[in-house]
Amino acid sequence: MSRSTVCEDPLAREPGDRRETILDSAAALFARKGVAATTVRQIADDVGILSGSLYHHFDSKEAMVDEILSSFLRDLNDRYTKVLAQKTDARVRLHDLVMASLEVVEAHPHAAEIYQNDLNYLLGIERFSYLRNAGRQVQDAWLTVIDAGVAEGVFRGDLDSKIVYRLMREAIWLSVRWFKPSRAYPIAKLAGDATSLFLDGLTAETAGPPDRA
Amino acid sequence: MSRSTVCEDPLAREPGDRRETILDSAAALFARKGVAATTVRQIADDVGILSGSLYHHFDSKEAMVDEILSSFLRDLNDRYTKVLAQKTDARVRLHDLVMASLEVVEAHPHAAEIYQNDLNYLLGIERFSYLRNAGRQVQDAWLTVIDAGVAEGVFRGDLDSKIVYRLMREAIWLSVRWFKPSRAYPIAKLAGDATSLFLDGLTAETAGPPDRA
DNA sequence: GTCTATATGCAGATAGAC
DNA sequence: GTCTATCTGCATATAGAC
Repeated sequence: MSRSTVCEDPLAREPGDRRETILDSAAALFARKGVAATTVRQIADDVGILSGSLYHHFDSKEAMVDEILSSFLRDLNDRYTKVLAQKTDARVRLHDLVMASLEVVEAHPHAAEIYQNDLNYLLGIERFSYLRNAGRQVQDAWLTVIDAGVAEGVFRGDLDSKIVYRLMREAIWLSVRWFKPSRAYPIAKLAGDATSLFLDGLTAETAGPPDRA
Repeated sequence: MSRSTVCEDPLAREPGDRRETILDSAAALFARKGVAATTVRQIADDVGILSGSLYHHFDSKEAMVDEILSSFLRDLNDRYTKVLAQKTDARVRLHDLVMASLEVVEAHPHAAEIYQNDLNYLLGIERFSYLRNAGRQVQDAWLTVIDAGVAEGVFRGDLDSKIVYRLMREAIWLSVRWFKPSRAYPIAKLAGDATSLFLDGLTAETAGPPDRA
């Protein structure tokens, strides 16, 4: 539509990139201060334009939030679907679910934080009622894996699987608030450690056969 | 100061109760929609007065948030202190820390949710910079218990204790978003189940001593 | 695609009557 | 202790020039 039709310097940013630049600024601000507390002026300042100019690219502030969260949820859904398609051992699938979650969070850190912090607020806005569905799908994915594990006898059956799901998923997703992946401690290691904690527990295995600790 | 000096009908609410009523309404709204997105008019509506009248009781909206969070944090600090004073087995103390957390969350559900959701936003306001300290104290309490357990050989030493702390504490505190205690499933049971999951893991112990992995 | 200028509404907060 | 009335500022969003 309004995209330029001539080819610019190939080293310059492509057309359409401007939208992404704005969304990046907006997402960072939304994540840090909350959606309601972030003004379109702050977003414009961060980009380096005036607030009125934002409306050339987006219909409203809500529209920006919408795009940010939608792409996050699309990615999340894709990865969870792939994990569920694998019919492997429940322990492996649980680990894969943890890893997939951390990968999505790493790819969309701001969106993940917005989802964590502002979900209640957003659900009060009609436009975002679809978020309720997204939450249900996430829960279904985890419960499928947990319940399969219990059925196979691999997982304990004495705990309510919904409670187990909540405790594990929230712990993993909230890592976006404090975890910064590094060479020394990449997300794969966090996924391994978290899964190991959830599956085997914090208790030392000294007393057992040999000593694994 | 401004409290009435005569004794009213003993069945009526005591003087000073009006403040509490307002704080309750405010806390519920702050928790549900977020502090920034809640207006003083909504609070007044909920109480059944006009927004201007709120300022007879409180200096500002921030002052309300301040009182709500302060009493929550005071209670939290008290209970954590008591748990740390007990020099019992690390497993027991970890359970007690979980239980203390759930008790505070149960006693101040709205405040706990505000703290969870709006901490980033509030930390951007000078008045609330003291919240940073509160967070450090919580972390110290958990790390003390975890590290003591590792030192005693009761807990595994192969996981970073800060990571373990984050995963467990966030899972427990976030339960305020979904857990509603009932006769059938009171907080004591959640504390037990969560502690059991963290300490012993989700893996079934069907096979004997041999392969637990 | 950005700017200037501005419409419109609602936010937090205040002063003084009752 | 609440209400009436209102101040002040800033929010989102728009219209049209450049």
